[in-house]
Amino acid sequence: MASMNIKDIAKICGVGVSTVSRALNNHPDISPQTRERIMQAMKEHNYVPNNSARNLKRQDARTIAVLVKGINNPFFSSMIQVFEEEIQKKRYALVLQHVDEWQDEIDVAMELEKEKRLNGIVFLGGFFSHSEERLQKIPVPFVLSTIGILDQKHKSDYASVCVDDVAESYKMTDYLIQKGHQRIAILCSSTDDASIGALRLEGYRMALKEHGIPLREELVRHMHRDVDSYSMKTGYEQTRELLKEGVEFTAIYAISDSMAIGACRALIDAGKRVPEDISLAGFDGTEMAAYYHPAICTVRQPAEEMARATIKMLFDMLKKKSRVQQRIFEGTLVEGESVADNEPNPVSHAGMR
Amino acid sequence: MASMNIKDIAKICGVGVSTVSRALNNHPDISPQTRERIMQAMKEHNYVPNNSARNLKRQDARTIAVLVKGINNPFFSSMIQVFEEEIQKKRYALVLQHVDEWQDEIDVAMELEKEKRLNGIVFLGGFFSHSEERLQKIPVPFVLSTIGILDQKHKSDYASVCVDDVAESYKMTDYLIQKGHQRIAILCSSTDDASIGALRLEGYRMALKEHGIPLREELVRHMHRDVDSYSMKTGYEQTRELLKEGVEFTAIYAISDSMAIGACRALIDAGKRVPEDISLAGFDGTEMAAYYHPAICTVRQPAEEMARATIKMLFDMLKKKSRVQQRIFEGTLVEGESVADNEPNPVSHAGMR
DNA sequence: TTGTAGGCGTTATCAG
DNA sequence: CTGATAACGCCTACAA
Repeated sequence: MASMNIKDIAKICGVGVSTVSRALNNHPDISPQTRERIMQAMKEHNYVPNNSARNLKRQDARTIAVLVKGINNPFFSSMIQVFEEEIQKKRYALVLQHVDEWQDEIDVAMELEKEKRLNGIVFLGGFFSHSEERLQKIPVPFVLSTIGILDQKHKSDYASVCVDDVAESYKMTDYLIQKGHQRIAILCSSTDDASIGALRLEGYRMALKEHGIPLREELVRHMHRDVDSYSMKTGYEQTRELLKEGVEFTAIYAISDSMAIGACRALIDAGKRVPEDISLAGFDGTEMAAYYHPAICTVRQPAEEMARATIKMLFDMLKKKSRVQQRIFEGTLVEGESVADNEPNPVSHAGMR
Repeated sequence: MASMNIKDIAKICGVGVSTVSRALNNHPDISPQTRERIMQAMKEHNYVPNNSARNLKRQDARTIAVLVKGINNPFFSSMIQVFEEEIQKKRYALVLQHVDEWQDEIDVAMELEKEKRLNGIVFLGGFFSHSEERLQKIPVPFVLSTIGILDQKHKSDYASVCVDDVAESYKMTDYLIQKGHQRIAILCSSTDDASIGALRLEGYRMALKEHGIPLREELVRHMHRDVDSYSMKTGYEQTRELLKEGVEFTAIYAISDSMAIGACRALIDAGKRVPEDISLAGFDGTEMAAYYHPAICTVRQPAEEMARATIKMLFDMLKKKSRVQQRIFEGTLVEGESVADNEPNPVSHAGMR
């Protein structure tokens, strides 16, 4: 007896298959006794319904999918936690799908939608552009969460939740400049990144410009394309190169906390102290940044709130309560312990107040 | 035109459905021209085959599932990476399924097996006991990877890959004792844990006993049951309590690197220096431990090798080349920077060399 | 090389 | 309240 199916259970209980189906799905029109009897039989013969068959037939699976690009990104963990809670609260099922760096998330979404009869989709992270008309093809509501959108003119076509990466990155760079730093190295993503990486770099550029500090190309470190992006290792290697090339700088700004930690280790290994010799800043506001020693100065994205807003927005769309909209959250600069004042010249009044 | 199906494509191309199916699955007996024509039509009408229907019909999906308990555990990340590579190398598909802390992984496995017609399963982490006869019910080969098995007598019933958690934990505790520490606090899992947590605690106990050091209950800190297990936060709070209660100790041994980092932060916040005032050790050998400052002393599990062995074992079982077997890997003690010699008495010659 | 028909396990729509 | 029966989309004999 390899594997029970609904017919077997029906036979065992001496009822029709539809009655079993009703018991399975808590349909109202079934007598409590038969219901109980059937459930009992299922337990005994440890029957497990076949989801493929269910999905094939069902109209509405009450399921929403979350597609995560970058499984290791610790920033997403806290958001996923909230997704689970919120979706469960609505009595929907959640299917969490990891998307590899090289995979096309839209392809994955299309396939999954067919397979699982999804009601909605959350895209978390990723989205390296060229997706315009393909996004239109997605037949269910979706929200882009924590995804940088470079293309400003089509931005309002999609529902999205994020921080203003340019503005937040500006904020951080500005802070470092206020602290007296002029030569700030930035560790960023690969040159072909058209997502948050590019936006954060842009914020850096703007802040420098605003303060009349010339942009030095040798201080802008792009990650190699093949490397595990936004990782500690990446930050480590970028910083090693920086040091090896003898580039002068008083601060490093990494566009993720993980990279910042990698950078910190590279500095320590090279005999530098943080922040006494070199100041260091990250981005995201992950738990790790706070636990690190020294605690990493970072821009905290309100991950939980953003996750909650993402789900709310998605369900508003499901219920037709709203069209696509954008929600932009404000980040918080967390000073940490990794940034010190720098005195560019004796006239500076840094640290006076 | 909501959604194309195989019939639509067949009609469009003026062929039968089976021809389309053959094109889809690279069957040999189909003329290259028709094949090309059909593929073309699929692209144009962006047809995506329905996986539910496929799985329902198919016998063998060439798919293996990896069920991961504890999404945030950074130790698993590197293993998962290897799983992906190795499984792809065998030209199988991988479905990665996250299992919540409170979920029963066997239930999930049973359901998934029916849904996806799995060829094999990897259980990664978890397994809090009472699963004897339920494991037998799983109708496909499976391997328990990095799962502590308390029940020694039935251990050889299952295929498994892991380190000897008791021995490795002994090794670490012994190392700390060699370094002159006598009062070693251990941060471990909840009291009802019957998996790796219990095994690592046992190793600690044995080492103390061996050295004639009495076990002090106040130095054994169990995590609260509801808390996010093995996390930095847990380690932080356990250490805070330890400090608040004024328990005396010269070293802390946390049974995971994350907890060790949490502990470190708690010590620093309390004005202690690591390792000058308090020594600190973790377990797992994650990337984070190496990048932390000070680098955490830990037992490195050979994650990549273990992952590779897991897949090899599973495929050997698939191919009927072997029955269930156990493979035990050796951990490596990584000294890091977080442990210092302790001088229990003036006669000690610690630091002499 | 290609088309037709039956069935995978469920759910939904009808009659009773 | 319950039971037959027709789909759901695809694969696969088998027939042509």
